[in-house]
Amino acid sequence: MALQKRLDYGFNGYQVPPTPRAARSVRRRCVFKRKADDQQMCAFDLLATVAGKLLLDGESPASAHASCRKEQPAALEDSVGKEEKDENKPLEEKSCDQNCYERNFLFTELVSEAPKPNFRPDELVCTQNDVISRPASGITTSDCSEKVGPAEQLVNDDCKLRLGIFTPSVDVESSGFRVPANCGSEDESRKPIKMDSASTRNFSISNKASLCSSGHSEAWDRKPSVLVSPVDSLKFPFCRDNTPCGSFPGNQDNVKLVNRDDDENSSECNEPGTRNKAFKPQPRVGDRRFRKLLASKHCKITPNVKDDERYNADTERCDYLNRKNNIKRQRSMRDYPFKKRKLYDCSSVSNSEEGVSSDGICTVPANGTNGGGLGPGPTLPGAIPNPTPAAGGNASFHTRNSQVKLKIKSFRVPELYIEIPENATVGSLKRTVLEAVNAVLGGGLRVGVLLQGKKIRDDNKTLLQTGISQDNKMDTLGFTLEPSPTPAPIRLYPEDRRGQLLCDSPQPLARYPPTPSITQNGGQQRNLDTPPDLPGTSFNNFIESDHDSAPSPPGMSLQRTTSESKALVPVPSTKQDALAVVPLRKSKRSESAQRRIRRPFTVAEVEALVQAVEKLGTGRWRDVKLRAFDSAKHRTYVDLKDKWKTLVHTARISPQQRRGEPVPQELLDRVLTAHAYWSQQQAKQQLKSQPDTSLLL
DNA sequence: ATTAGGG
DNA sequence: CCCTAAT
Repeated sequence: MALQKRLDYGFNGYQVPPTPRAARSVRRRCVFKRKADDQQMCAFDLLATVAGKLLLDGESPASAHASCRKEQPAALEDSVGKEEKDENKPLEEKSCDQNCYERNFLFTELVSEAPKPNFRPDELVCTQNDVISRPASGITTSDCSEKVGPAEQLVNDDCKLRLGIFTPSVDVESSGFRVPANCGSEDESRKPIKMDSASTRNFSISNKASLCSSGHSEAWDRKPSVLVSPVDSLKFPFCRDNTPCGSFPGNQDNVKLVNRDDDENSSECNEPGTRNKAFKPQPRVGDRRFRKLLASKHCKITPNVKDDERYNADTERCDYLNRKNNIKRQRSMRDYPFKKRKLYDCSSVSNSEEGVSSDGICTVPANGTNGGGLGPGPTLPGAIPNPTPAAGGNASFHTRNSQVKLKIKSFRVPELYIEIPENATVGSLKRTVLEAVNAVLGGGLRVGVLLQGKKIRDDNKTLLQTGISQDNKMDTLGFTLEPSPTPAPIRLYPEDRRGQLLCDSPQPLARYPPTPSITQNGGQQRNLDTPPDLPGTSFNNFIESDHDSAPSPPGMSLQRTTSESKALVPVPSTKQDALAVVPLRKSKRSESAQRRIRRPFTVAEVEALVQAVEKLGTGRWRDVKLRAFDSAKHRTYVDLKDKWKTLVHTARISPQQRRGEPVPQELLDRVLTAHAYWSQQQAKQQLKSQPDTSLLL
């Protein structure tokens, strides 16, 4: 038997750092658990949910905090820690790295870029000293030393959108994905998970179950799908195709009914064929790619630069660096989906003569008017619906109108699930995470703008018209990352059969929700052909509403390729997380069909099974299936047969030897009784036919 | 497609 | 749960 130990990683609401630190962030903010059960299935599913999240001033990045507190098991540390220390040592220099919240990002380069606002020759020293030391990158961290503030500040600043009226230019600053400093505490992050074993054990399962939920909800599915996670409970529920499901019934009760579907039926989530090459992450484009991009982009030119001297000085350096990295950059560009490249091109308008490779590389402080330790950053010309963009040249960014200056401090990635073999390398882990992020970010994102909770759909409106530029509304402006209208990217996904577009965020599941007894009506009077009704919306219904024009739940749907009429962003939600769910390709093994997710039988299921077998006997598993598990798509008759087998075994061993959720002894007794009875029946049958055969012989 | 059984 | 052989 092949032992397949795997690691399940769950990420909640972490923010992707701007650099190859994606992998590290995994370690930092993930809740992950290790399954000791050698039967554990592996799914290298990766759910990456990206939220374009711009919290308003004063809004507490609570979820980010919480997610950061998630601790990781020592297991990962064991396998990862070493390399982490070596390879990422620089990254642990928080003073120069993590705390560089002031580093700004072009929105279009969220994945890879950590441009440096102030690039000066003297910063080379810093580059070398600071442990980041990416030789060619030219990343400087001058502002690090000067702007490293208290972690609290950083966190508080996190996810904020700073908006103000500026004269010189439109300047959208995005510091990109990053990790709140106080969350990144190695000490803290390395703490082992403290979830109790039961809860831990259920974690991945429940998540997956819920993530790939389907319509048929079975009452007896409740129990195993237990997840207690205060953080998760804050999550906006999402279903397949990134479509936010809204609150599930009973949400408030902390009892989640997990809609489960068999993997095969959850086509949206799992269908292997539909998501494929188009979105296949490039092999061997690990964090290296990040570095390349870092190298190529580190120097941003802010069109509205006023300091010409400085600009020129920087330009020289940039020329060199640009040349040096031009090839790499171009190559990297190929790796980026069209959508992303398009954005690249947009941002390079200001420097068309240099083409994509330059795209405004040298970053010059935008007038240094960023307040409160929020450093200057690169501009993002195309990001603001400025109706009057002049053509070409830096001049294009100078308008006479009042300029709205925005700073997008980060976009949040609320959910990211990874399941990776235990023996996978850290590098592969990094790649996986990177791929997930790239898949999301590069897979055709677009930006949504929210103002006072309402999505602004009209791209032609001016900021003035929409009121964005009004001070009194600055607190209500938000951006979201949305899946591109183009269908391809996210839906297409590699050979992961289970793919598990882990489609919704893990619901807060009560650990031991009341398990409705299937035999509550008294033994076999219960019509097992009628599956227990599940309160709430069936997934089928949901699917339908997801496909037709019926009012869809708030949030985005990757299936929509069409109009914007479909709310792609959970606008009504206070927490305006726009999630993009992306499954990640698994390692090589993903070529072959993936092992199904393990879904332990609940007591209720066992009861149903026992009851059916009592009536039908063993050997009629198809009938058992139809009778008691007809609606449980994920339970095949083989599963039922297997379960019965294990039940018999369980019933025969001592309670101490039993694992998993304890099955009531009463049920086990019935198992033995039924098994004995039907074995006897079989024997009788054989005895009946035996004489004939012996006679024939 | 089912059933049975080993892994 | 997976895989396979045998129905």
